[in-house]
Amino acid sequence: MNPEMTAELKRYTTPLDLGALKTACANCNLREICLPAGLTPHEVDQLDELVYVRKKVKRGDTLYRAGAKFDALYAVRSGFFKTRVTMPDGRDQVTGFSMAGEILGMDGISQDKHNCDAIALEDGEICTIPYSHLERLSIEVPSLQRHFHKVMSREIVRENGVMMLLGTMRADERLAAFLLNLSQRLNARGYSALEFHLRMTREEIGSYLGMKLETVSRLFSKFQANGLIAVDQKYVHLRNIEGLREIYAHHTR
Amino acid sequence: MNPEMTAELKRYTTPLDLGALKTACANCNLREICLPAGLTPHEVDQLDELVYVRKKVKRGDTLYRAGAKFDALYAVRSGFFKTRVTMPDGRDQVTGFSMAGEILGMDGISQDKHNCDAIALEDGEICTIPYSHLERLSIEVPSLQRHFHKVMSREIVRENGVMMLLGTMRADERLAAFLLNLSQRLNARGYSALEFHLRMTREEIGSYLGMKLETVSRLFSKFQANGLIAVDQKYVHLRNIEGLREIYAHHTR
DNA sequence: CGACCGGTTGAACGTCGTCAACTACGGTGG
DNA sequence: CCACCGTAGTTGACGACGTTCAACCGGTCG
Repeated sequence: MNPEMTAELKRYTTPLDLGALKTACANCNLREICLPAGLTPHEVDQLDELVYVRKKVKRGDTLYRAGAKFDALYAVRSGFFKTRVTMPDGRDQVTGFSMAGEILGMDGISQDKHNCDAIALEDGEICTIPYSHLERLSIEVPSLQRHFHKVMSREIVRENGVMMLLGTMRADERLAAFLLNLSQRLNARGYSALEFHLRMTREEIGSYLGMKLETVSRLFSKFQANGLIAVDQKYVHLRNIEGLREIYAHHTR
Repeated sequence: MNPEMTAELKRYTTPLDLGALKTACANCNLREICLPAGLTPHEVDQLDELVYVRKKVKRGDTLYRAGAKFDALYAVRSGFFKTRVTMPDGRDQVTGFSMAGEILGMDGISQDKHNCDAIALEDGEICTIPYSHLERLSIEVPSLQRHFHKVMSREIVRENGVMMLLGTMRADERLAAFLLNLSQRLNARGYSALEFHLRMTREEIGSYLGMKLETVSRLFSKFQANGLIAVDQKYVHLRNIEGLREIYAHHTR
């Protein structure tokens, strides 16, 4: 964790000052997908204690690094993040991309230190959720506990899906699955399901999908040639969602 | 979930009868690695409320299936399990192998239904942990809550490792990593780190590692030819752990 | 005993990685 | 403003690694 962040954490976690800087969850437009989902209005009020502190991040900023002490989770308010793990020999693997409403940092709980790096791929804002507060409040608000368990479990399920992707699917199936997943998540956030700008490079896509950037590039071209998508650098337009689904699910071999 | 199991759950979860059938966690020799690890003796006593119910399973039995209603976690007391996810088109992926002291079923929390199948690869015993009890007791025993979070987080970290494996490593590196991981986990449970019997088939290893059974078989032969291991069907003897570590970590290319 | 399942091994093939050249884009500084 | 550089992306040729298909072996169970 970088120095400013630790400082900021300290500043806002101990004596509960202020109201201006605090992001009242009750008013947050991400309530449905972020941590407090499923709470009654009364319970959401109690969340003020959780001291969600908003913080701006710039493209390239690191939320936390593997090995850094774990003391907080991060809820993405806006922006786009990647998480990645690195092997001793330097090879690394992107383990996920996160967007608004998703929670980062749960890997750190097990060992009190983070297991991966979380890096912003564009400017954005995050809410810092000190883990000790979450623990305390979970005891008082059972539905928060339940919801947090669901969030962690969802991450486990998501990773199961990625294992399936990496373990049994071919390169074109992986990329189709990736595009469909992005499309669905963007759509759930009110963006177009058919047109969007990729926030990550071909290399990052490749790392996530277990293939080389050249293969990603070639597949984009192939999909375009087949009329499935239109691509121009980071801009993507899904022209034939059903066709992509067929590649993903069926793949006539 | 199969019918008998649901019946058994119902039988033991509602009125807390008996002491004979209940597996007192306080006396369980897995205390260090299973759920209650990190609790004070007093707190462990409270765990009686959790109603860990022991149940025997036979090779081939299914603990739960994808889609089945989720209502309990399972702690492995003995035996060996695999979990797997299945795609609509029938292809499947082994997502993990579980042994004594490990917890199964956390994938079910997110949607109140299981996301994968859990299947016994040998006879064993499991403790059923009704999730509702765990939720209730977590509120009364903060260190149980904390420990459960750690268990879930550890699963996330483990899956990160598998993603690294599948995404960036070559077949021989994967198999070396797999053998070293097995060795280390068996050793932590008091078994030999150097000699063991595989409980799974070549196909299951291959599915887990994202390769075909023939490749697994060929690599076993190659490792044997290089003096790294001795294999005879399911029996494995690690002859040169350092050599395996070099393949796994360094891989002079 | 025969059938079946799990495992091993060989040969041919194909997908994807490697290496390399080239293009496009964006930011910086003269 | 344009020239320049570095980074990101595209495309081709070639080769390696792992898959596919197939034959064969050994143990186990009906």
